[in-house]
Amino acid sequence: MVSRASDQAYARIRAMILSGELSPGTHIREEALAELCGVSRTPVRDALRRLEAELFIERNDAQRSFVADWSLDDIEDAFVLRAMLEGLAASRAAARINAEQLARLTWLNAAIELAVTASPPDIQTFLERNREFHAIILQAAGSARLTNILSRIIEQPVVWRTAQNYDRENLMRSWREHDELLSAFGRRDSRWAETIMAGHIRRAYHAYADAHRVQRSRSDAAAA
Amino acid sequence: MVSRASDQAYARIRAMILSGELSPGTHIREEALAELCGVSRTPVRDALRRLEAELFIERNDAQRSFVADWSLDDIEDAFVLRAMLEGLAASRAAARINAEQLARLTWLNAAIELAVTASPPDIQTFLERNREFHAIILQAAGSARLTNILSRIIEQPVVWRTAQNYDRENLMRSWREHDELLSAFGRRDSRWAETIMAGHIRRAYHAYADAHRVQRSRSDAAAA
DNA sequence: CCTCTCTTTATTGTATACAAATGGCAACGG
DNA sequence: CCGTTGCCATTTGTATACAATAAAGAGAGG
Repeated sequence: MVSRASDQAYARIRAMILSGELSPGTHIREEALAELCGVSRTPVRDALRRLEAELFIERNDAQRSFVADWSLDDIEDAFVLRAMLEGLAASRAAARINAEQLARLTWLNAAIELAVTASPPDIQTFLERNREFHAIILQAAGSARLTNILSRIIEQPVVWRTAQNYDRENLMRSWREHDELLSAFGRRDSRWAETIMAGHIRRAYHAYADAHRVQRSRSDAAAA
Repeated sequence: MVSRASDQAYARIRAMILSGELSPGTHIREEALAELCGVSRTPVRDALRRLEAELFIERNDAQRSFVADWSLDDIEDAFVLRAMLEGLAASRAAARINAEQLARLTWLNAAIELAVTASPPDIQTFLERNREFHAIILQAAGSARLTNILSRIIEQPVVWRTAQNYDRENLMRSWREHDELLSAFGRRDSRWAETIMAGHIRRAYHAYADAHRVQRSRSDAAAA
């Protein structure tokens, strides 16, 4: 049985959090969401548990749910963890990747090149291909635990929004770093793959942090 | 509201998995567990979702639940992840730990020394103190994300069972490694703390793997 | 005027009934 | 004899009603 209602509620609530429609700290009431999604509280509760496990939602002592509020420190933590874990994934992938997966990665990065060199850059395509690129590496790493754990970090709201703020320079660097990863995979060089990936994620963190600072100074200026 | 029924179901099912009463691969039916716990299916479903998020339980395409079956490779993955993440935690803790936490760690390791030098060694006390020791380091690391992620790995069935197989030599080494960690914390040496912790976990892996091999060869001999 | 407590209200937890979907089995046809 | 198809039993998903608990507010006492 593919749970329609609970998946629907999950996707809907998640989208509302990602889009900012539900802002951090907002108190979440099950019944309100149930009406909003057109389902009963049961599947909504189900969705909330999943979102809680994925750190989209936090609960206080009295079991009340709130949209998780990520401090800048929390965000850096997430990136540090992601750098470590995706580095590990890349390392394992280098030793295990097969020809088909390598070909797919090569194709994907070619598509990414097209997207980032277009004018204006095609961010949407970049995001999709980039996502699949990383997913295939994770698949090639062949560790269910790693996949499970990483899925909890990769899709966090803040991480997700990062690429929205990429300028062309960052997009190009992403593409080149992917290309270097392909070289490391081709040579089955685990250490090289690991360090490239760790740096790749770390750069993404700085891209986010820079964009975040710009946004803050803008809003501070507007408030003054 | 402290959810009695769902917490109770969670604790009960988890205990059954840890004790081996529910063996890996076993198909889990919600209603059977509900009767067993004396509650309705609703809190059982809740508990199953939590256990699924913590990798105690897996679900197939048709949403059927099974007790997770950990291969030796999976187990090594878990230890590798744990070594990385607890290493990170130790590194952060070294920079942030306060006097009170350090004192508590010192006291705990003294208790551990007593437990491991007793004849016979007091495994139960060792487990409890060891658990708190690691918990305090995690707390001192001060990263909610790290805590969240690590809690999913530390309490896995296999990892939990490891210490049951420790011989006195391994228990003593655990104690000494803890002591070295205290030195690193006292000097606020992040790098040192990280490497000690990573080695500490890695040694625990080998202790497990050795015990596992012995068990397997025993059962193989019995089968022959 | 403040505070403490009791009552009221809002929100979450649990049970139960029913709907939907899956897996197995049997009967039919090739 | 094997494969396929459709039905039935089993299991999970959803809705709703009710119970339990925490938050909020009103009233009395200091």
